[in-house]
Amino acid sequence: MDNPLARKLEHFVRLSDADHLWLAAALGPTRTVAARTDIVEEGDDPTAVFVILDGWAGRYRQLADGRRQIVALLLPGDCCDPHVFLLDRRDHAITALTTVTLARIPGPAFLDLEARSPPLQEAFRRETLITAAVQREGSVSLGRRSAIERMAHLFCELHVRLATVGLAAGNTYPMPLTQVDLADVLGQTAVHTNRVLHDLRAENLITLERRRLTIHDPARLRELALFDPAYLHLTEHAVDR
Amino acid sequence: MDNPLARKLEHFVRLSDADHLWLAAALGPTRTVAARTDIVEEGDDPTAVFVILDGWAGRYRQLADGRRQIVALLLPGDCCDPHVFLLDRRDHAITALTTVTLARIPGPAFLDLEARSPPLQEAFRRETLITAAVQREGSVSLGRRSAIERMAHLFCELHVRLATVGLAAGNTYPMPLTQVDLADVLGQTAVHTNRVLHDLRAENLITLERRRLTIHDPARLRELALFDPAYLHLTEHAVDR
DNA sequence: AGCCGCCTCTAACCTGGGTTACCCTCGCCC
DNA sequence: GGGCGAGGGTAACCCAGGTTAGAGGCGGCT
Repeated sequence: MDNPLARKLEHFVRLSDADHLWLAAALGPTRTVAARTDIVEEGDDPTAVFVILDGWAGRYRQLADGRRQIVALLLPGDCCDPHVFLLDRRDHAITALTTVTLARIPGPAFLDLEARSPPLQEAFRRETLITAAVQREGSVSLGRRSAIERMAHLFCELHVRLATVGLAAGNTYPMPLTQVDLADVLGQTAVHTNRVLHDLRAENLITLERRRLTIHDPARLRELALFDPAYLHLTEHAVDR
Repeated sequence: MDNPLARKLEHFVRLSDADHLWLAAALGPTRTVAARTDIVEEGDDPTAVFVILDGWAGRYRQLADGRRQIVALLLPGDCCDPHVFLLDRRDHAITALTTVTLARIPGPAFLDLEARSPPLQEAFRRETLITAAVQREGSVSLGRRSAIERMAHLFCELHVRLATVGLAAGNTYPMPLTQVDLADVLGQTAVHTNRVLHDLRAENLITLERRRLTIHDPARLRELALFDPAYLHLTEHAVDR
């Protein structure tokens, strides 16, 4: 209902009132993490699931010489599965890009949830598949889109993803990333990120000020980005416009 | 026992003889797919799992203007989960890069397998997580590694992955990809792929002839690639040397 | 044998994006 | 108020990698 995870899942599968209640009940106490600090600590219970309730986080990996690549952005409603860390002991980290509020679903509660409600199970399965699809689309961007297409694509994707959790107001949404963060998502330097931002503004496609992004011409931005929202697999609303 | 999937899973978890038998029994009849044709057809049973027994395949996505990015390489022992296609109806495809032999585990048989054997369940879970880690590392390469580092990294990764299914002989292994395919994996042009290949040879790091790659100086290649095999999460052998 | 198509390899040229080195603004702290 | 640090914005220069255009090699087909 008022939590972004429920909102998102509702886009995949129709959930009953009972599902909403169970889901809300499964969420443990919330925790707040300051910007620029890592979220999942070593030794966290790997069977629990973290849910971002507010703020943006990033999954990233840093090379030995300092180069950083943000491999995924985690927005409100996104889950991160610390059991990745069972395996991936320190092969990557998740950092809070803004102040982040998160809840935790303990492992048993999560299994119980899935066992109790087939729709919820289905919804979580879709969640997982879509996360993977977003990841693949990121590889396509990094490998085959130019800098400006890449940024345009990211802005289109964020628009859709934020809209599904009710965080976009028409064609405008919060964009709390610094240009350095953005560069680390897009696989560019911060200088070039600034240039591309300049170009998008000059084309009158967007404005970005005081941490809010406005898309002036969604159709043209999508065309430039070669953006096809199919990979996000949303059912109805929010995909168009 | 002699199938590459069993070999790979054995690296994650110790499997009993019974596990091996069950696994072998679950594999349905094999199918052969010609090079350059798509593997998963529309309308395939989405609950089944395909296992590559021989040959190389690639998960790719093609942009409207023809640019192609191969997002993952599927080697013998790798699984592909056509239930991705439940969601991702035609947002990407899997193609045989060589002639491919594959087996199919029907959905119910797969569930049965996991229910019957906790080690197998654990092994498949790891398989999934590692696949995701490989994907992330690919993004790091595309975003933050230079062309030569990227190719070196790919060659190191393939070495480890093929070794775990017994397809590398010391420092040499089959490399059936054309330079065009390689370019589509690495997010470059074929011309540049050729140049980089030239440079790696000139540095005396590798030879590649008649579809076999030999790594002459694994330590130096890894250093150049900033390759850290941690993300592949293999337990013993095959990682070092 | 001769042709054709796919693949490798190379050279010449050009450009997108990296590098370096600044300045400016704004918010925070003393 | 003044100092300081983080972030945004630019300019000048340069190089990694894209583009275009061909030249050989090799295997399969007729």
